[in-house]
Amino acid sequence: MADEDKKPSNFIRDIIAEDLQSGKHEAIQTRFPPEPNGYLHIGHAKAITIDFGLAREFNGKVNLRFDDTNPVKEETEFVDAIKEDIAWLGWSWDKECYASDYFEQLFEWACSLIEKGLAYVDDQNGEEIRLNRGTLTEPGKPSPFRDRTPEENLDLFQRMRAGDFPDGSKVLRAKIDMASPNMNLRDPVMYRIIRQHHHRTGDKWCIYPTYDYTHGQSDSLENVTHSLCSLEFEDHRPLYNWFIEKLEIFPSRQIEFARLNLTRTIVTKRKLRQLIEEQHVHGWDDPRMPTLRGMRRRGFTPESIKDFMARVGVTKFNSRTDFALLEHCLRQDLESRAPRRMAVLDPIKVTITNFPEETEWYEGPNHPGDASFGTRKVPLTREIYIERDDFMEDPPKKYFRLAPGREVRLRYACYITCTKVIKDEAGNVVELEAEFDPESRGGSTPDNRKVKGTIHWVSATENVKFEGRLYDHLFMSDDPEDVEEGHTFLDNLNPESLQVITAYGEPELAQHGVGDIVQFERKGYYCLDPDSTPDQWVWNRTVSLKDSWAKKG
RNA sequence: UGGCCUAUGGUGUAAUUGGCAACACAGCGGAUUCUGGUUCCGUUAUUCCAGGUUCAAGUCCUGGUAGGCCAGCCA
Repeated sequence: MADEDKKPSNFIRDIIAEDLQSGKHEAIQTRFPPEPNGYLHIGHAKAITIDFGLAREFNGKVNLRFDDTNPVKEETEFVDAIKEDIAWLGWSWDKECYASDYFEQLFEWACSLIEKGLAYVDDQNGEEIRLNRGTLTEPGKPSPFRDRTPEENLDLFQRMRAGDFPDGSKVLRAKIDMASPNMNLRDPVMYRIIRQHHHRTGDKWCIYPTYDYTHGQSDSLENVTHSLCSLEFEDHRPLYNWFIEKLEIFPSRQIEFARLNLTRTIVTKRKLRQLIEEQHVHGWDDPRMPTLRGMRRRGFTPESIKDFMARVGVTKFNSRTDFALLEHCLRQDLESRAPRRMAVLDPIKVTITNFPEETEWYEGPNHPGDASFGTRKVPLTREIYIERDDFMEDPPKKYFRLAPGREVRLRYACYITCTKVIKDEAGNVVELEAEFDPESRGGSTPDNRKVKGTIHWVSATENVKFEGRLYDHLFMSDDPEDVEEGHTFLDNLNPESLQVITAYGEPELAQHGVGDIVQFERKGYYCLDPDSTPDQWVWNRTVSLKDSWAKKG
């Protein structure tokens, strides 16, 4: 492809290209290693794009590996949800793997480490281990059990597996360096005793390996050449390499990159859960959530997310990307693929006093720039709805919508001129009257006179009434988690992140199915929500159109 | 007063590896338009600081400064 070489470089791509060119690897293998304890979010999408994207770009392979080493947090439900979300993004994996498939191998390797005097069983409890680990500035103290013989350790470790000891009473630790400035090297725990049903291994095990003792070896077993992860694992890399070296197994290479941060967005699992539990949102797939399920329901497309990730790039710098970039990618994608429809979200009735009693049908293109979308017919009747803010009784200079005595075009239909403003007792404009020019049917007149404004409209009698859910950012500040003393991220919640309205759309709207995305002309992109029922349509606002008029006002 | 990592317009990134700092988003201005959308054109603004090496430094060296991560039997 032509734009293949336009792809901006990043340091990981460079490393891979170099490794391939130098012959270090004939082909590359990556992996995406989620822990099945929650739903995927936009942050995961970055990792997915990198892991799958790079593998595909270099004709390599990518495994989906579930990092299921902690049975207390993991569930099959999440395994399925994760697979579904990755597939939705449009990626397919070469092998589906589970760290738990390697438990036996990992156990054997642990025994070999014990035999080499590189691991020992520690009887200290969690509290003691923590206390003796030292601090960032002080070295740790060796465990009193650190110098047990390999024979004793092996026996103890086997009995740990056999279930001879209660939960938490013993751990297996790597024997490295209690004085290391890198805390991860101060004899990290390799195994802990946990009597808990595992989603795949059932009750076969009562000891479970830790992430550090599992991840690198899993990579190695799968011949992962480039193990890409986020920055917080930088400090773990020496340990990752240590296990691989001591075990003398295939040397996978861990490379870290910065995770994605977005303005007005949080992805912290605990806080997302809190939002649900305290009912600030309606669930993991609430369209305001940064979860892939939420974004899908909102109307985000996989293409827009991938495009976004390509533009965000890959670095080791902790940055925060403007949400507007994601919205730009979304709009750009939707612009070319969403059929156009008309819907009035905040209606005011207009009676076209000289309009005939019979309905007139006008034809409009489904896409202004792509004839392959075809056309559809829209009914115009004597009474219509227009957008409340498309009328102003006393308009400013540059306002070119409807006003008393002012003429506008009803999109796809004809010209109308406002002839009367009807108000209630409080002086609010409640209804309008207008006259249409019969000559203007079709959208233009023989005299070719210009009308400044074109507005959208919906018949007041022949329409589809629906519920509109107008979504906005869940948070008002760029970094919702950056709060002053005494405040929490909840204080940054946008009270208007969801506005529910009753709206009216053209009849064609009834032809759409759940998940369809259309553009309500002059308003925004909308996605048909799964909550829709035969007698209550629900359209979610995916993202509004850019509005350079509103900005000026 | 520990270790590791990072620093380029407002934001996110690039820079043929020492050779005219560029792209996108956002902003601003204009043209086109039956969407105040799209499209097109234009425009504002950048190498954390101080030294050093060099004909030449965003890039190399030294020293600062600022930010991120690490003291789970989480991943």
